[in-house]
Amino acid sequence: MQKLKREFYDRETITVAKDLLGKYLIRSKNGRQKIGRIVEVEAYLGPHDLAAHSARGRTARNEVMFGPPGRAYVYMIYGMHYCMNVVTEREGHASAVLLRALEPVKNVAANSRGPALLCRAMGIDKRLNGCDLESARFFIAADGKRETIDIVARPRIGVDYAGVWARRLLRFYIKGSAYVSRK
DNA sequence: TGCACGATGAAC
DNA sequence: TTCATCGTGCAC
Repeated sequence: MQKLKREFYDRETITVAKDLLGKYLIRSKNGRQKIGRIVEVEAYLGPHDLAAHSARGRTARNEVMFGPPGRAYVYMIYGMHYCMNVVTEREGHASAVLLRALEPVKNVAANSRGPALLCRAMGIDKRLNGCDLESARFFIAADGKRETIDIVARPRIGVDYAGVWARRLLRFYIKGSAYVSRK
């Protein structure tokens, strides 16, 4: 396993989103290492993307999105769930990739299909907001295999309010995976 | 200080 | 299709 470095995240958001498929989200908690394979993501391109949180300007909540790449942007949604993003591109660009589903690999609850279930399964909450993903206990890694992954592109989920941006094909998942949240 | 609403999930 | 549940953002 090779931990992804800052340069991985400091690239065009759609590229990073697709490249995150097949990578491993790793989180150490209570002395146990949890590992899940990323099988579904969504790209949020920046303030011009009306579905992105950064489209409404910089606020206390989305502050991390405006920071440097390679950090976790974790926020609470609907008063009871957490969602996790990875910040991409140069500082100030305010883009990110939402992690939507994992294939359980080690010490991960069976159901991690969906952004909130993913966070629950990995023990991710607001305390990890802003956490550098090059840290020892929370990071993303590649397994070094050079397999080709077939990628399916679909509209993002739950952003119907975003007009034409709701129809853009910015949700990506591994073709044939049984662990995606929706086909 | 009040209030409408959400990048969801589960139940019905 | 409905609802639980509360932090955020913005209107008064």
